[in-house]
Amino acid sequence: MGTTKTEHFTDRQNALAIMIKALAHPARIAIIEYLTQVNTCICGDIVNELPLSQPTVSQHLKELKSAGLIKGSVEGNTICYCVEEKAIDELQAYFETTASKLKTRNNDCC
Amino acid sequence: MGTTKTEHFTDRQNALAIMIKALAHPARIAIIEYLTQVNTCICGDIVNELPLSQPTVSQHLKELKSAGLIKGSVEGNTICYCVEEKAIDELQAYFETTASKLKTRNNDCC
DNA sequence: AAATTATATCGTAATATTGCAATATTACGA
DNA sequence: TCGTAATATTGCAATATTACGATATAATTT
Repeated sequence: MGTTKTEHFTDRQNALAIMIKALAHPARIAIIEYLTQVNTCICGDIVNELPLSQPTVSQHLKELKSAGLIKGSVEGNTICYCVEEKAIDELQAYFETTASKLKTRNNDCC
Repeated sequence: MGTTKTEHFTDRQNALAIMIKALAHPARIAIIEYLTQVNTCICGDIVNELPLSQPTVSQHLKELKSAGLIKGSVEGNTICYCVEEKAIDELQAYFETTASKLKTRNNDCC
């Protein structure tokens, strides 16, 4: 074990889990927040913003990228990163839908 | 290692990571979706809704509860579970803020 | 009281994640 | 071309997660 049994869940649930998992680490949240805050693409310099070693940051960036939360394009010597807006929009829509369903709840026994 | 270096990140980032991590598994997404869909508190019967063994479901419920995403109260023989609406609202607000910051982005070089 | 039902906990095997040192790669500038 | 800067990859140790069988607990029914 240690492996998630994805075959029993819907594609949608698995896809959401992949995106959400990519954000399930403070370093990766910090990366997204930094990229969002500077409000532009960052060519280089992400490593210096984070209190982790360069290989570790590189690995976190890779995970965010493979989950589709950021994109990075080679810009000469450096790599230009930015948030994949569509992915954040999708998460936003998901939580909005969920929150809104809960608002019309019949019952509140807990 | 294997341990997240939480001490370097803000309390807010760590708190978000804990909530998001609790959802970073298709089974736990399925649990939240089920509790949301039935639109009421469920006393028992969550195990039968999921394709996992009873101990595994119990463990997932424990994680969701300790992250504050669901609450459960003992109801005689069974336990009554429902979504903690405030937690979902918080996630919704976070992604909405992030998405909205991205909308006013200056630059789109990637 | 004994059997049943619902849920939790323990123990453990398999696998995944985190983090970093060392090293590789790639592009630039002197 | 050589050195340097930026980033990726490899390899590994430490720890965490996932899943479940076995067992425990606690309320309910018979």
